[in-house]
Amino acid sequence: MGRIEYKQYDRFLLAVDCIIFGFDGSGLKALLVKRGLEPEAGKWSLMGGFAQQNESIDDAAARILLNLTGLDKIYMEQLYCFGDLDRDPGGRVVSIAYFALIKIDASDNDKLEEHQAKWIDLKKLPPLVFDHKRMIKLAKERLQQKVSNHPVGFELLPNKFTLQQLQALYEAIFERSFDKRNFTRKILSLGILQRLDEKEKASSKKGAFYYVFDKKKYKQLESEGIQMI
Amino acid sequence: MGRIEYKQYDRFLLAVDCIIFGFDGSGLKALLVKRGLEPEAGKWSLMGGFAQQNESIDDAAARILLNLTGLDKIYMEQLYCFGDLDRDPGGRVVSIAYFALIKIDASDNDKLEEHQAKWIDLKKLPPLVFDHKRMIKLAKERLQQKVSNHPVGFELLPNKFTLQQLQALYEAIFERSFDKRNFTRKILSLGILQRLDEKEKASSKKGAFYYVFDKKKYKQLESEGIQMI
DNA sequence: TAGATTAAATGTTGATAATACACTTAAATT
DNA sequence: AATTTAAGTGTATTATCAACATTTAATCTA
Repeated sequence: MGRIEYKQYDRFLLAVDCIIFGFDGSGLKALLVKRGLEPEAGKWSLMGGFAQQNESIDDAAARILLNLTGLDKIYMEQLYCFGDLDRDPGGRVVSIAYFALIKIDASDNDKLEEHQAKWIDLKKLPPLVFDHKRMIKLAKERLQQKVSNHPVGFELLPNKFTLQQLQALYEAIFERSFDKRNFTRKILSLGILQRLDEKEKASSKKGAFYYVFDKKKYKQLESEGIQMI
Repeated sequence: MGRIEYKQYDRFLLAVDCIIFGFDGSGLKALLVKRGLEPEAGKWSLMGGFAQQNESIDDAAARILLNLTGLDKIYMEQLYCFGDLDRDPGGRVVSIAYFALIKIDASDNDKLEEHQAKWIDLKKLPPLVFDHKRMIKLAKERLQQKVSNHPVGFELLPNKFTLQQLQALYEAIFERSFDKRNFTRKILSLGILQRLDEKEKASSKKGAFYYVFDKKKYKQLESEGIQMI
């Protein structure tokens, strides 16, 4: 056997682009960078890079995310492969997009500055290079679908969070409001949240209980499928 | 500008593999071929091929499907990009999988024979090359998701079909049975089926009415989203 | 320390959708 | 005319979703 076949076929540059989502309590944000490479250097862009022969595509995505944020073991999912002929004016590049969910204040600020990266509200996106706006749009739709059936929203929140923070997150993701009573009832009925004896006191006198996500309980439900919203 | 950048990065072979679904009235089938290329030549495989520089990835998928079946303008959707290091023992090949839905008796039989292609029931899959079984598994899950929210199941049926054929299709896709009364009521309530004045008489004395899918009515509903099942 | 303030926490009702379940009907065959 | 075959159809129950406002805990202040 061995790697001797396929000599005569065309070869492609493979880019990996990352849609990195974060949540700051109000709006849903994407982490964007100033592109460092010609063409279009200096313009707003998703964080990306070229895949290498010695790594899987998943590993390339993880490498690129680590490179920007200093984070590993992050929730990441392949989104789509963009393969139009003219999507990159710099050459024929097929791009595989991934989306990641991170806690917005967890990343390494020095690294962010290195890449001139900024968290930008999805509702206020600047012009972006290539087809990156389309990628973000698709990623947001996929995120909506995902959080409907899987409790991945927790990846965007601090380890302990209040029900109002959770609701604000869902409202940001779906760009609609939810009834507080119905939302609370539904989320708690899943049995995957654990209430702590500790309260968040900054934003009210009464204080709101913190909750944590109970991974054990979720694992039990995961196989059956779960209806979050 | 121009295509002068990116010289120093690694380049990849890009394969496109097609999961082609069909339905023969009982089981859900996939169209498999005997692989023509080393390594693993002669083994069962999805239909695939290498992408070319002068075509988009979508076009490559359409070309490969046309090449096998003689069909174009087929329902096709990108499934996933498989990029593990060792997925193909013949070399580093990244594969972009597409799934297609076709009417099982519409394809060109000469072409099928050329590729030694066969429709094989998903429940009786033979060993397949590389990661093709995983691809089919993922495609089936995606198909289930898809037909839940979009009336693409019609792509797998003849232009006119009975309610029982439609139900049998859904039962094959979901590997479960549905209550005939509930199923009929739900499907008809969507208002996207038109009953013809013609009956299918082969399988019963009373005969079952033929229906056609009403694309106009569906277009109206499409934006709102539609709950098929 | 009593009253005011702030946001958190909580229940009920009506509407809609999902499920479970079995008999009647149309048309051909004998 | 009686039989056969699968098609076609209705209802009652349960579960889920959606709409809606008051009470409570804790702090602040006069």
